[in-house]
Amino acid sequence: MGSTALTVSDVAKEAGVSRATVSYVLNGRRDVRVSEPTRQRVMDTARRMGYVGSPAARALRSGRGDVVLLLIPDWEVSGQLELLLEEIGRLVAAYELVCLRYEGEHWQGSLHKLLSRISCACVVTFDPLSPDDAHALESAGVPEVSARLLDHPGIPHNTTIGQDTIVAAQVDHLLEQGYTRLAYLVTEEPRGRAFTTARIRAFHDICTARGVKGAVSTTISSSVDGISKTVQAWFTNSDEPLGIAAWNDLAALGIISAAAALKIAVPQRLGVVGGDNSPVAALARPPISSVKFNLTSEAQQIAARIAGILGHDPGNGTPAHAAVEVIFRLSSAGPA
Amino acid sequence: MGSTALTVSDVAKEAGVSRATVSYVLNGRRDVRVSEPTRQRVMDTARRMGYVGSPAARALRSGRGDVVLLLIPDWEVSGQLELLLEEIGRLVAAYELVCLRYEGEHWQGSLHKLLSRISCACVVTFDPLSPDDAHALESAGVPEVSARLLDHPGIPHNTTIGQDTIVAAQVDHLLEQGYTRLAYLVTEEPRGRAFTTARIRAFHDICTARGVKGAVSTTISSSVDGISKTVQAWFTNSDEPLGIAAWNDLAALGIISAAAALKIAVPQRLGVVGGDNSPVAALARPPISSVKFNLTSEAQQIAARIAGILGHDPGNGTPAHAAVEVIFRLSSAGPA
DNA sequence: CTGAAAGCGCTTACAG
DNA sequence: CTGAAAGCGCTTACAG
Repeated sequence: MGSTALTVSDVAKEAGVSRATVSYVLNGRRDVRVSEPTRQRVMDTARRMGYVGSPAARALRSGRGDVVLLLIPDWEVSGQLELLLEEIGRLVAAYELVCLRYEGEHWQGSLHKLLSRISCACVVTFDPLSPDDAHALESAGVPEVSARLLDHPGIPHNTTIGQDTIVAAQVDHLLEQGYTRLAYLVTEEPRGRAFTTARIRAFHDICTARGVKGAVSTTISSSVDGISKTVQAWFTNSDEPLGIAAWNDLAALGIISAAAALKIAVPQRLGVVGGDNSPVAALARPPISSVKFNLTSEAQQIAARIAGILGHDPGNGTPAHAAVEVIFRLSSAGPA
Repeated sequence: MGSTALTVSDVAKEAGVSRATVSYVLNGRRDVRVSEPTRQRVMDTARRMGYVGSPAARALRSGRGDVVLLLIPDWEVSGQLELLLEEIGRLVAAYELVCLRYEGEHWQGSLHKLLSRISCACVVTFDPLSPDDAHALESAGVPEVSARLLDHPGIPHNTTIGQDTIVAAQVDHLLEQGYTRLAYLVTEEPRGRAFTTARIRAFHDICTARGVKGAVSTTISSSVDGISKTVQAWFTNSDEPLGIAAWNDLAALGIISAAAALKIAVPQRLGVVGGDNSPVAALARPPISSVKFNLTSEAQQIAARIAGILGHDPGNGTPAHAAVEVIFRLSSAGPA
């Protein structure tokens, strides 16, 4: 109260040096020679006085903010995606950058407004931008790092983990476990439609590639009733054991519940593998096999691209790790 | 490429007005008289040229940023909390503010660094700040809006939904359904320890207040095995129907799985009510009763406090709605 | 309404 | 190393 925020001038005066020196020291500019005692004195004085630099002035002068803005699409940010985002934040912190998220609601189509309110170093997108938004970004002179997890018409994904990789892991797992009849089940998810259609397409492509006959897929509302009807339908024409790849672990849970209601034995007559290795998987009965991603390497690559675009040294290349792994649990133990 | 970002001067020149006028129009200052035709011309020109104001310059000049920074503690942001945060963002947008989140990793203890990188209008906290962080905030002259969902030693929660409210809803529901023997089960959650201990305390307080004898509680690791052992123990001394309030729906799912393994009938011998009305609840078998919060009213109150602290009109008072509601499903249908 | 001007707090080239 | 200075782009009093 009463005291306005301190400026470099205040610190300079207190430490008995020039404003320039304060700026050099606080920005850790090793290309400017400042004696060690002076350096220490400035640092100590700034800390003692509780000096907090003005980000606005800094950004205005340097022509660029220090915020990496993550533009989260209208997805559900759960488990794995959350970890990815956190890891990116951790990594870019090394460059004195701060990772902030804009989430929810439709920033889409009004990126212009957003950019006029927050000065950022760059923006990270997970979907292609609308023409308006792309234009706003260019007008504002803010660079974009795109981390597309999905394939879009004419624009392939540019991350290591594609939807096809995930589905392939599910399909191969079910085949290895001995299920020869396969299905893919998607529960409607307004926020994730883009993912689900990509996965259904991938499922059929992969089944074709593996020579699996009669692979089926359905998209239904997320309720046990709906899932029951679908599962029942899949067992009317054939009694051969069925392996179902579910779009996420929640859908897999629904399948297990439906199977119990229909008295279809899991995993003997029905095998299930989930999609996102969520905590649900381990707590269901039977526990649900699921797919786990290696997000660390994904995050490293995105962070490296952020660093690169901002003129930093992106660091040495990362060993690209196996990206996708099936966590085996009872639900897909194979036909009797 | 090549073209630097436009400034107010460019727009003023193109529209044939002064820089001041551009600023007045673009900021919608109704206290300055600008003729409607001029207003329109400026707006159109700015839009056509793709002008994006510099947030840094704006913040520097006005002494305050337009970002409401949500400092998310190291919690799991799932379902309900996510909705709360989104709603806050939606509401403050009316004041030309942008809601951004800083999540994950430990900003805690280094708020100083964060504040020197992003200029914000205010900060929203969900936990009491450490002395260092509180000091940094004060030094930077950034106001704080605290939305404490939890009680802390000497610092009560200041949101409408307390942990005791949630637990009371669970307990009362189980009693109404006819369960006279009650238990509370928490699965270990490193990120949510603060919540879980608050709820256990609340559970015992409420049971005492309701005259429930022999209420028990346990905290165990999140696995079906662990939960099984606990549930089994609860049935060794008594065969009276037991109502269990679970700390979240995931724990409730584990309880149901454990009950099935132990051949304890749900809801006849064991009733379960979850804690966060997550999608899991409806997909389990039996479906799980759970607790739903009214986040809209919560968000409205937080947004009003943000508006107030920033000198805006907080809008007219909101009807404080019933905050907590039990969604009834089969898992707590009552003893046979 | 206009136009010229001040000033927010910083970084950075520049002459000593 | 210092000290004086410029200038980032904006908002806002101020005199016309």
